[in-house]
Amino acid sequence: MPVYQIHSPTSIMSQGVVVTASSNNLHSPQIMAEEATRKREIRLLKNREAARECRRKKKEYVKCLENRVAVLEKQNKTLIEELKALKDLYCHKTE
DNA sequence: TTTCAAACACGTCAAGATGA
DNA sequence: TCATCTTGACGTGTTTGAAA
Repeated sequence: MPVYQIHSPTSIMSQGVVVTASSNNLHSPQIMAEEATRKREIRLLKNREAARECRRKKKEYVKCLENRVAVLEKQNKTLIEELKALKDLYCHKTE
């Protein structure tokens, strides 16, 4: 009979079964399948969190760009006004 | 109030980038 | 070279706002 030891999980990542089976059962098809399933679940969980973080960063980046656009548009408007004022001043001087 | 399209959020997969 | 991370693409479910 295989001897399994189930450790209480310390985190969501370490969820699963820790196997301390005797060496002739370490590579049994069932153990291998369980290990593969566990690895897949961990990978999916990590990727789920990575995708969330990636989206959060992308949203933040887009917000930064939008802020920058707003600032530059304001600057552009101010410069256009300034140029207009200078042109007016120049025209009146040459009259 | 109901219907429906558009926008949004999420989970998954796959491919490329990166570090050990 | 391998394991892990990052991110674009896709499919699916949910939310939202306008039109009937």
